[in-house]
Amino acid sequence: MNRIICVPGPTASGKTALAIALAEELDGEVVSCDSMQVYRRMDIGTAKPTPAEMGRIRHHMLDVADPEEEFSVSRYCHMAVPIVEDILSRGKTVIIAGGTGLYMDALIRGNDFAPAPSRQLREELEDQARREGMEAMLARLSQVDPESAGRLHLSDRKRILRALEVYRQTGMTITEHNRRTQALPPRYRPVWLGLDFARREELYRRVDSRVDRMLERGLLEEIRGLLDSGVSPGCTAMQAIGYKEFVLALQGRETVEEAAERVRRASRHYAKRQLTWFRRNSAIHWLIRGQEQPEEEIIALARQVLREFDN
RNA sequence: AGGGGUAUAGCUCAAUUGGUAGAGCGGCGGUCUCCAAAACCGUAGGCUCAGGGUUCAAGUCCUUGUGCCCCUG
Repeated sequence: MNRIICVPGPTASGKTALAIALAEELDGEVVSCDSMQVYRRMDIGTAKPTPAEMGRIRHHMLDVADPEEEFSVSRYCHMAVPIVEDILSRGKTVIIAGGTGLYMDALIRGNDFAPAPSRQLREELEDQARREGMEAMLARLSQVDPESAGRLHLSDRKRILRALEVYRQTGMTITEHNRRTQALPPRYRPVWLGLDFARREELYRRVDSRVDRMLERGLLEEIRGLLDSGVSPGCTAMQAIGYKEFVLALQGRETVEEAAERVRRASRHYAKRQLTWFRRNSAIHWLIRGQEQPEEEIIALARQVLREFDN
């Protein structure tokens, strides 16, 4: 019997409810896999499980960083792996649920990360890029790592600089680094239960209406509280969808309704990107939701897939 | 009611002196190995409001109708 279940899916697809239901049935604990739910005091906008839900089932990897802290997939894995191991050692089921595909894949595959980026080196590269332009940076990369240089688009500044950074820091090209990581045996072999919708409009409808629900629950007050306590609007956590837009509204630079519309749109785009990420994972068993389909039916579907898997 | 303006992609708008239409946004698809709720890439959409006319040629000019906007009363 498999003791690890991954529940990937786009935002607002019902991952939290499914994860909790499975945890209750299988004597499990939930490990959140979400790059924004790790931040404390960002509850409403990141759609964390409610206190009631957390009271029923033990949750991990929520509220493990302050909004001003740097967080990363590497930190996520360093923290989450011991938690997963601990749950397994207690004979329980691990339910890894969330929408951050990069984090989920890294946790399952067991990525070996290059050293954390050093501040000085990154600033040096940024500076150089500003002075010499990206063509020069890409040319520099193609001298040491023609493969990744050929793959990257000139406008993909972030990845070009990261590739140079990894080379300068480790003496190994990012291509070689990735090759070695991919050669590692996977860390876990979970059952993958993905959530998606038969019709895209249904997903978008749920995304849109959830934004309104967040406002009703006090998202603006939550954001004001963060700002009042000194959290900088520029930090990574505050770039989360639903935060960066409403910060502008609170500053009076646009209306709440304008901001809400941008949040809805950004969330729809995000949901699409999440699906694109997960769709290439052929191990996922997709649970396809119909229109207004009750949670119980999805849970029943999940139960069925798990039963087939155990046989 | 009179005068003026406008009508082009799902939306907001472009298109030199008439030479059979472009962009942004949205839609759809994809990439992704340490800011990933990020960053980046690729595509499909148009009887140019309707009818008539001028012209080799009309989104562009003339005319009628219709919708919308503004001004006057």
